[in-house]
Amino acid sequence: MNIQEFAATLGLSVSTVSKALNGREDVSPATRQRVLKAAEQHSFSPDPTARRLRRQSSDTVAFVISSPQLSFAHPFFLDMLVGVNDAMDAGGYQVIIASARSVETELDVFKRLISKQRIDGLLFGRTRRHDERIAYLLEHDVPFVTFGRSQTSDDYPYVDIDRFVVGRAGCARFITLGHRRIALIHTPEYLMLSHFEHEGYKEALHAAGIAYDETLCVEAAMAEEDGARAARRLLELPDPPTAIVCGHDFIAMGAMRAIAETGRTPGLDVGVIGADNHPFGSYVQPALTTFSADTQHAGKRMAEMLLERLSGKSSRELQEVWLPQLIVRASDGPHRSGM
Amino acid sequence: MNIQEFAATLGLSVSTVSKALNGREDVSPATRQRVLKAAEQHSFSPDPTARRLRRQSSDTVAFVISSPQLSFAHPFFLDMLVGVNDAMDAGGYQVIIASARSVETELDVFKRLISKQRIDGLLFGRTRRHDERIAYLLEHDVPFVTFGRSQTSDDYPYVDIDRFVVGRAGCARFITLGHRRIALIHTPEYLMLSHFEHEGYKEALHAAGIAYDETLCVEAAMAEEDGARAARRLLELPDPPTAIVCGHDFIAMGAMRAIAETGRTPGLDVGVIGADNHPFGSYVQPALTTFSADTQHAGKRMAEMLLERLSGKSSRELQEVWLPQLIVRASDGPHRSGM
DNA sequence: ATATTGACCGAAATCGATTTCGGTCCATCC
DNA sequence: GGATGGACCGAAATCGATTTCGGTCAATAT
Repeated sequence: MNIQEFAATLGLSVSTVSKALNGREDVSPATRQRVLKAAEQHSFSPDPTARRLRRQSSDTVAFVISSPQLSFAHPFFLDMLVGVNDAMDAGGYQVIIASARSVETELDVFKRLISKQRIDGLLFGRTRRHDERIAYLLEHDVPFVTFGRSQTSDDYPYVDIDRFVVGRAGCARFITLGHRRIALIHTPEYLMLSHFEHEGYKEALHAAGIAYDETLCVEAAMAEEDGARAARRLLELPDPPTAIVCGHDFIAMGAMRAIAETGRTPGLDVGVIGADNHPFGSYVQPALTTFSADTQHAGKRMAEMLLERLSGKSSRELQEVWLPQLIVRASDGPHRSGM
Repeated sequence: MNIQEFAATLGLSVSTVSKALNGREDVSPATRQRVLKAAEQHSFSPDPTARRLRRQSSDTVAFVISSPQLSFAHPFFLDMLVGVNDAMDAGGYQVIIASARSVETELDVFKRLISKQRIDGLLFGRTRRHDERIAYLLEHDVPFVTFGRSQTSDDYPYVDIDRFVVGRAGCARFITLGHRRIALIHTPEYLMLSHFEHEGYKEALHAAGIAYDETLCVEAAMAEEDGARAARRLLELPDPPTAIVCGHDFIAMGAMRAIAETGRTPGLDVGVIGADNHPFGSYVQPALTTFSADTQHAGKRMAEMLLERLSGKSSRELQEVWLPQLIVRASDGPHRSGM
């Protein structure tokens, strides 16, 4: 049933029906009611494709899933997606997903999305210090919202969780517990969040008057195995750390395993703090102290922001940095030869 | 740039350009090459919306995420989605996602998707013994592929992982280890997989000549807390089980916790086997014995099947039941007073 | 030399909506 | 009673493609 047939059953012209359906002027309240009611009864709704063609808008935004091989590192990613979808749905948009196999081909995915799919907006995360995706989108004037900031620009909308606080508060917690030799295993350098972790960590050391030792800072991908490897390097140092701040819970779990392998007890001989409150955290031994991250809510907020952006709001008004909360469990044990 | 302008730059008519672009007859190879090359250069591609309107196909399928609150129970769901998306993308389709907040409103989501969104096909999981979604889709002749079977019909395409084998092989494993009093915590009754778990379990008992005791079969949602609760009930029995087969790894982890709470040692005093090979499994103490489930691959296969279905292949040719493999770790310890 | 064939091209209809713009009709005012 | 205005409606253009169908032109056959 198309609008023509539908109009015919009502004895009205298509234009009147369309106007009634779209809440335009020029239709008497009585007629409008009649049309709305009939549409309900015959379960008629205008063909979205035709409407999109005429309106010249795709009513579609894309959610880009990067590096799928690491997706399990982000267990709430799906919830984030659901949050995004619900908010978009409410706004009359549909969400399509796009996946980028690797960092190299990622920009191509974006280009293809823009040029061939005609989408109205984009959502993505894992922002990088120098992020060519952001540069590209800004240049081509495509609305988007990211999960995370970037040094490439500060003139776009984002939701971010403050990793500076993770680095600083994590390190400060260990200082309070009497540690002096505190290491940092941060996420990969090219990611923006890595930068913040590093800076926050330095800040805490500085505030406590502890000299920064760059041999205590190593990088690891957000995976258990990589975390373990990085921790092993730290523990083999002549003067190994008594505490390790980790940029992600998986890194922290790997670190705990590496610590146990050397005969030391995680959370007792060597303290560990993670980040992102991965559900695993409360199952491992000792339970992992970490920082909260409401990814689910972030997704919803990102979608809302994109909606606002699409209706003309400026980027600068759409930037939020959320404060993570320390979740104290058991892995950040006191320094043994404490003060 | 639309096809009209593009055709003008080439000095050709729009129809010729369209034919060249779509690989139709009636265009000389030379002309076709010229068009293709120019399209590449000017990065012209036909507007998908207009094309869809004309072709009367949405080129869109929906992936339904049910009960998002439980999504973490399925950590590979996102990989499944990525698998689906990649296969669909290769076939020229876009994947939109839809989420159903609750079981009650789920059918409405489906109805809305069909009547208002004009999608070409659907993908979903968590099939139920009596599944009105399947009945509805069959009745309305909408192509779809599910993850899981149903008693509602057997005339539709699906990928399933054989839970009968989970129930039987899990139970049989414990029998081999000398257990005689083996319990089953199955997934919620209304889910189809629950039925198979139960039947497989019974089959193993029967084969070993052990009487079926229904007090040893309890239900639990796919969550740690529910698993713990169910296990507590079993352990409080006058003659408690010495082994528990669980329908899901989360249930198994909860069961292990409940066992430990009673002072018993999981995997020693009471054996536990899970299902679905959740990554948590190798981290918990003792490491969980479970069954494999390649959800990622399943997603890809489901998408391929939907593509085949859309191009006319019959449902009966598109039904696959995959065999899960037992992954032996430590939680299925031998019966203490074993033989 | 003419008819026939086949390759190739282009005008126009079509998909299903939205929107502009002009027209009808009734009520009101002078 | 006729002019004016406002409320309401409908014909037709439009969005950007695809596809049908008829037409042109050169090559070939007779």
